[in-house]
Amino acid sequence: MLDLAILGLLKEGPLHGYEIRRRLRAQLGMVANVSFGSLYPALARLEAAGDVEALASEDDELTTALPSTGSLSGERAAQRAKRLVGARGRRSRKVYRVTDAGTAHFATLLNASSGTDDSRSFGLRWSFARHLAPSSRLALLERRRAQLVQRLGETTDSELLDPYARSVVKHAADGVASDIAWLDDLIEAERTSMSDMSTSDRIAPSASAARGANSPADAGANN
Amino acid sequence: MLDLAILGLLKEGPLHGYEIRRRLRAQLGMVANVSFGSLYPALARLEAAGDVEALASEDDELTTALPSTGSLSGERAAQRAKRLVGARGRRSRKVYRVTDAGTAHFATLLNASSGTDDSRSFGLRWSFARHLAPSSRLALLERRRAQLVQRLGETTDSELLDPYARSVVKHAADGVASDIAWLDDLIEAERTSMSDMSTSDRIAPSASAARGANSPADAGANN
DNA sequence: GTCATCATGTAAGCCGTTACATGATTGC
DNA sequence: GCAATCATGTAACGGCTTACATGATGAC
Repeated sequence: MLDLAILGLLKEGPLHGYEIRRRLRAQLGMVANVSFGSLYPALARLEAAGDVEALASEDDELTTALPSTGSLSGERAAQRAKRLVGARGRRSRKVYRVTDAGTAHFATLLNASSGTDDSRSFGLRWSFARHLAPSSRLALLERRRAQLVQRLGETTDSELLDPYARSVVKHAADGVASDIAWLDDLIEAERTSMSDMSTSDRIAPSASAARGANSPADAGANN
Repeated sequence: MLDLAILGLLKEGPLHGYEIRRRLRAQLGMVANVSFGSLYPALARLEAAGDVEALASEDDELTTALPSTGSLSGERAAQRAKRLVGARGRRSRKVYRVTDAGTAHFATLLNASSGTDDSRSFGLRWSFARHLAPSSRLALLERRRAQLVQRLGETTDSELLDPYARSVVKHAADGVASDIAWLDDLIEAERTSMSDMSTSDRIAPSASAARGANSPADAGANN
């Protein structure tokens, strides 16, 4: 879970721990939240396992990595700009980069058919779905959909419950239904995009060339 | 969390561990799920703390407690009926009952203004809301609402994210917005019910006399 | 010189899980 | 007798949190 998030973020460029957490909260705050007390040990573990490696203060990497950090107040933006010009220092600041082994590990984590596919886990996976092959994306969506349908089915439409409990169960069920509808949309979009790819050969680059680096579907296709 | 669920269920009548789990999964499966490995230690802990006590095989309690267990296939229903007639045995089957101390503990847990008010925790609390005083119910709803609003506010409308990540964030935000709308409905309903109580004195018993036992608002009013 | 922010880490603990061990009862 | 279900428990571990310790740097 955490490893997936870290490796996924690092695939977009080298970062240090503090910045990783900042981005996780700012960008994926809905789906991934993490404290320093778990982040730093995780980074150390990943480094020991050879999935990431620390750069030797090549700090240009970092400055290029955060050109538009988005919503800062004018005061804080000026502060940050000044720091970027002056650069250096700021304690040790270990900047990490993903290794080849880390890339492989990321792929494994990402399309693992594995156990605990709760909503957090799925959300995180899907937010890195661009690294999956189209067929794997579809498989992920349909696996998740099947789970939610099962969850809905297991709900005994509880008459004998008091109004408060019933309202909770009802709302939760509605949420699951809404999730299923969302997944249906995503599934249809994926199907469409796949058939587009096969019919109109190598025209329409808008979907595949979304970003500069990171060629799509680099995580290999299982299923 | 677990204690709250256990005590809440036991307030409706004595139960043994296996049955507690069965009910949690069947009735509150959306909001509370628990394994034996955590349930039994929790019961032992609660017993040691004096919050619950074990009945001395007064098994009539249990038979009266499950008259309509709901969706069983005909075969299984017959099986169950036969067992209820034959009764007894079935290994030790420790049946627990809530003590006065347990009731107090339950109240504390229920309207604790305490920290981790995630969606699971709130859902569980609200499903026992009938045990809260109206003012506490309202406070709980509004506390939760404020949290969700804050969560929504912290979401940086992430343009620079790729479409997959963006769709996750978007859907999560929609879910939060939906939760807020739900809370608004509940808040309005509570307000209405409170003003009804104050204006039309002691007429309209439909809301207050929902169930036989368990007088409402037995958990005391903080705030 | 002191405070806020950036930055990294460690230690203790909470809350839950899976996996395992045991045993009674009933159906076939 | 054998398997399934009911029933209770223990042990080991996982993943994350809070709280704490440390230290550099820039703003005022």
